[in-house]
Amino acid sequence: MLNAAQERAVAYLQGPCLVIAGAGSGKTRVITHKIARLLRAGYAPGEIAAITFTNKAAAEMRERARDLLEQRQTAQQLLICTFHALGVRILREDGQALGLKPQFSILDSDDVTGLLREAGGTTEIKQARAWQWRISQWKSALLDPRQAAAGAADAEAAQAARVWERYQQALAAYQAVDFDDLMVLPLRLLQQHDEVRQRWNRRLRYILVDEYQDTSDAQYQLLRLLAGDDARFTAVGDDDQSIYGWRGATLENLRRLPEDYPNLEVIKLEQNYRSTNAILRAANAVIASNPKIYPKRLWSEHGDGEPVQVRDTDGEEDEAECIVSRLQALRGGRGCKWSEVAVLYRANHQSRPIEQALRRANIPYVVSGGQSFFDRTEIKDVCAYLRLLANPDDDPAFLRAVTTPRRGIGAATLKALGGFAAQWKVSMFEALFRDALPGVVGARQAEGLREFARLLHDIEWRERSEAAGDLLRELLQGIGYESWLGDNSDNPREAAQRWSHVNDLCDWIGRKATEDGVGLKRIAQTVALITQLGERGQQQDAVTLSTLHAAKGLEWPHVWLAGCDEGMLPLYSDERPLSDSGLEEERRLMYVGVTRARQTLSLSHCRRRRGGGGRGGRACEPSRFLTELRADLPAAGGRSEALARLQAMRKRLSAVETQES
DNA sequence: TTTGCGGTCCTTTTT
DNA sequence: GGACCGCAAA
Repeated sequence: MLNAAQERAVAYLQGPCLVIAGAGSGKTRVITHKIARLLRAGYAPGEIAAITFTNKAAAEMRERARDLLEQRQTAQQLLICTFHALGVRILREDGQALGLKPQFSILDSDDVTGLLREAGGTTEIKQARAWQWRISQWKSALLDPRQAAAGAADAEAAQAARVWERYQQALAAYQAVDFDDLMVLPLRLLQQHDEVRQRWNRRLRYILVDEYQDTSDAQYQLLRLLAGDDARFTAVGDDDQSIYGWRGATLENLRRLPEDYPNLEVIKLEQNYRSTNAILRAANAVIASNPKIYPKRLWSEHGDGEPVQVRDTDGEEDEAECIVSRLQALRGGRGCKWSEVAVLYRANHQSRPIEQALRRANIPYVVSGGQSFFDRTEIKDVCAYLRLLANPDDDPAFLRAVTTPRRGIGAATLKALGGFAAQWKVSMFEALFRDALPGVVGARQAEGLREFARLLHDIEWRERSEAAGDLLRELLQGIGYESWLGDNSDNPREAAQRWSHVNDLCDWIGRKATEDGVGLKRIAQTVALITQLGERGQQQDAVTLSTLHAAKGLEWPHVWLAGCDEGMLPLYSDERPLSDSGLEEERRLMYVGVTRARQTLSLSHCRRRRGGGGRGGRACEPSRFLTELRADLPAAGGRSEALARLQAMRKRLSAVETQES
């Protein structure tokens, strides 16, 4: 059943539509029901696109659509994907018009840092990251290197613009794109090539965008072009949940939508189906000080529920112990499942003390949003081979593959090979097949390179006829990867763990290739955008640890929001002071965290926290958000007793810890 | 010329 | 706890 506002949002098909969806107001429901309504109105499944920002959101949307639609096949034909995946699709099909081969590689953030170090001629990763950040901002704002250079405020910016120019040339040479290009290049393509744009307009007749408040300039422009002149789209968003300003998202896109589309229908969803009123009051108290674009008031039919709890703790370890005892109370006291609880925090590194405490207490947990599966070195190693196989122009992939495992090829040889390749105007991998190669590198090195080339060539030769999973295993066998892992891990357990990750990847690739009926090369092209493998390996019943960013869109019955300290949430430091707009975004982040909770919410503050130079850490004030929210809470009771219990427990635990280490 | 080892930094958020 | 750099040995 849909409520009145939801029904209006679903039924409105005549023109552009903006749905302001408060937290927990059922926006995914609106989107999936609208898809069903569009199908009933005569749209073909392939003509409907639903665009999200994360793979997780796309996966959930797909699942919900499948549940709702009777025809499984219909659900499969829907285009439900992330903005970036859509960009990849457009570029794979039509990128030739921009000089991009269909097998182009997608570089991840680390690859980009490495490339910028080269392009900028520095070994300093800090410098490279600074350039990376600037270039990404420029790209999101749709500038080109010339405009960036012209508008550079200082020498630093001017230098970044020059580096960008060289970096972009390198990308072109490697037939590679970065994440920002996945938005910028499709946009340029549609702007410059009318026939391509018209084709996509005919193909995608209705577009739904989730989390619209997170769109960047580039994404907004792309959306406008895809929606075409008759503007058949529904944007769903919430100005209070915009938390991606740092990667180019701008609330301006939400503000300007009624101006750009005067016939825009705006519908607000204000009934919350998720949380108790105690939690909603806390959420409202936090967000109240922010300016509003579309004012709304969340309400819920759920009762008041339990009061929100605030805990002051001595430090991160103490905080972690408090969390553990709370989790145990939830489990023991009310028979909660571990999976009904989440611990949220601002920055990834905050998970560490919490993980340690959970391990000691034997509480199962999963960390979401931290280091993703595909960030692991062993996975990146294997992916380098896959990328090289798919795209021989990908020099960064070649460099990683050819040096992992070590095969007697070092820096000097690679430098010579690079020069040789440049001279012939081919990629480094292709240079291996040139007859003149032995003249440029040492005899032993030449033999090593040749063998490497033969191996990959052989795999490629059989790529069409043999199953992807088997072929990949054979490749790993050929390079002796398992024993290399053994030699390069600190202990056998770690080696086994890493090898099992590699096996998971092989399984996944084998399965995916069979499902889609394609070979290894084709799979390799899709791997770059995937950040997590499917259900496999997932813990059955475990507490979730997550950053606030990664928690967006999710919900749990019980939520603990850790580290509510000035400087941590809102996050700032002497080097990175907080601007007005920065504070507003931090506030929205807090709001997102609070609104993840269904039944109970606990917030904690550390009086001391590591870092800041001095031994023993530095003192922390409670977050100003806590102060705002606390005004609304009854005074805490029974505190001293709980404290005594905790301290006794901590003593026991530290004794155990000493034994362990 | 290549490789492995140990000391030294640093830690925002994601596709 | 991790990534990176410089150094010393094969």
